[in-house]
Amino acid sequence: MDWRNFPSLTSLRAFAAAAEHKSLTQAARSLNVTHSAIGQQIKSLERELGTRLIARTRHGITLTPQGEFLAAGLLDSFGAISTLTQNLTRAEAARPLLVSVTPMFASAFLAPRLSAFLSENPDIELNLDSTIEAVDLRPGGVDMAIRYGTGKWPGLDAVLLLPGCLTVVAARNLIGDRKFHGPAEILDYPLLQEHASIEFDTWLEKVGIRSDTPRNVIRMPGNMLLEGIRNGDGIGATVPSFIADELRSGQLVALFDDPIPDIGYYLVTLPGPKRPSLTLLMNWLHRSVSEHERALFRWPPAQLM
Amino acid sequence: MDWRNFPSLTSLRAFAAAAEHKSLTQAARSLNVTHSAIGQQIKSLERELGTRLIARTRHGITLTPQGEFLAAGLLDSFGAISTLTQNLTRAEAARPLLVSVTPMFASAFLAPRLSAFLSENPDIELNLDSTIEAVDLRPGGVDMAIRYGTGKWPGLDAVLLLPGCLTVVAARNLIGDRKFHGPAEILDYPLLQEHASIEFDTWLEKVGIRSDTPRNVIRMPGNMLLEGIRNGDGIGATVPSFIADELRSGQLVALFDDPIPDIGYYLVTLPGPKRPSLTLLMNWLHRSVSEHERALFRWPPAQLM
DNA sequence: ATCCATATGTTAGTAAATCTTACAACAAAG
DNA sequence: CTTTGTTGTAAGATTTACTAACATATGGAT
Repeated sequence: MDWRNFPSLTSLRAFAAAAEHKSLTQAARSLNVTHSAIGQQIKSLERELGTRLIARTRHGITLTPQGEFLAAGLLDSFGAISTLTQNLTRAEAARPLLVSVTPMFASAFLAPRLSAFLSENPDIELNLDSTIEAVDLRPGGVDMAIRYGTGKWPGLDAVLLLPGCLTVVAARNLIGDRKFHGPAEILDYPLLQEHASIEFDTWLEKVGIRSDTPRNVIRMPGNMLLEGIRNGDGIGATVPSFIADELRSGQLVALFDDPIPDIGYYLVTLPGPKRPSLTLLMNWLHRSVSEHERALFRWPPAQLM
Repeated sequence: MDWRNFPSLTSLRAFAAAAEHKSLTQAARSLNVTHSAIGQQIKSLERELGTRLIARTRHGITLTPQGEFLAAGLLDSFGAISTLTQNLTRAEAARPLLVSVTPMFASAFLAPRLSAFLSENPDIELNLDSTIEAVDLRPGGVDMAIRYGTGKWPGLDAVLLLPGCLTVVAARNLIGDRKFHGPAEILDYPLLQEHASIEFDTWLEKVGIRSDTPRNVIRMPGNMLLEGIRNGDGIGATVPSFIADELRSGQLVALFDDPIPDIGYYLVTLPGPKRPSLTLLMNWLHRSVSEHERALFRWPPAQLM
């Protein structure tokens, strides 16, 4: 397309509006400007095209044949653009929110609270995806993701939602009264680990346990991991927030943790504008987390052993 | 149409160009701006519509589904506008020049010279209208008119083309050696007057001859008037420029004239832009007149009797 | 007739949108 | 591993678009 020889689009729009209303004043009103602006734009368009488009009578205006020709086409085209953009924004508003959440966060935090959000906002369609880390945070894909990490993902906006370092936990009925004197001792028990997750392995290596040390690892989906830990199926790692009640009651015991600066669950989005429904969801999430944290504060969390 | 909720047209154009080229840089080139301008416009459009339209990769860009949707429609509509304006300007260039000329000017001045203009500009179609003063100088109608007067026509642009006051002339072979001592004496001869013209009458009344004074008026089309005067069919009134040769040779005699400030033949146009072919014609007319006047200057015109 | 409400026209000055400049970061190609 | 080509960003300049205020003309109402 030859974009260089385009007449000023503002002038074209002003003329189209004037032609539609057969009046500069009304066109000005419909464009939220003064009649003077319209008059000047049309004059400049006439200069640009080299032909008169309107005959200025003292009461409204009439179009010249050239003006009629131009106006008919312009109203068509501008109309098409108008419905086009309206359709786009309407479709965007109606499109379900695509949210990717780690399985553990989904089951431990979201599942018990989500129905509240959905009943508060019955017109929002939510499409939850809780496969592990297979997120597609490219424009036009997922609207938002909740990920565990330190918040440093290049090209993405991340705000800390729920801070907390990975903590090694065991059920009291699994370990009895045993006192642990070093990380190596946990290998005496089965290790519960999420499918495709390596964070536990990384930690074991970090605290000096060689990767070829024999261990009994039981892998399961993240949404079942907490249940497994509670049941005493083995020793697992999770974020204290998710098991605050059990730690307080003594049903679960925190053995070790792995403090990393800024670690926690982050709310990750693409930079750029957000749909209103997304903003609602994000605000609701933040509110939910702070309520949750206020609740924890009333009963300070259990100490590490 | 709802003009208020229109996204910025500049942004839409920038995005359409970017979508067309799949590159900000090339879009910028094709719009004669910098890549920065395109990037900012698209960002502002994304903000306005509340959705991402492009994914910025390091080598060109890709469109999101929303972007594809918008781009397809926009390219259509902008394309329609582009061909629309091109068709308009092309049709304007091709449309014949509509020129309205007084019959006398047409026959006395234009007819002998017009072929030169037409052969110099073979691509210009000229549509001469020489009915008397029934001109339609409204936009979209006649491009230009040549009128006799003082140049004061409200709402029209008038530039003096050929100055000259109305002069009463007779053929030598009509009046013989008779000397005239007052305007009343011309009533002894037939008066040649253009159809629908009242200027002669106005002058007679002005010089004190009552309108009920008996007279012998012969009316004829303006293009035949000069010929009638030359033939000695009667006394007529015309502009000296048209009969300079005959006055010099003595074939015609100037009896009286009617000096009025600014009187003459004017080139009258609508205010506003002019088509190139019209500008050509106007310039040619001015040149032709000055050549004609230079010729007169070499042989100073005859004195009034 | 005269006044009023309503049009458009014009100009100068202001506000806002738009663009450029100058930089940075990064990827693919040579 | 530099070079070239791409996008991103911020600040400032420039251009564009608009407003304000007044002028002029028309048609209808008083």
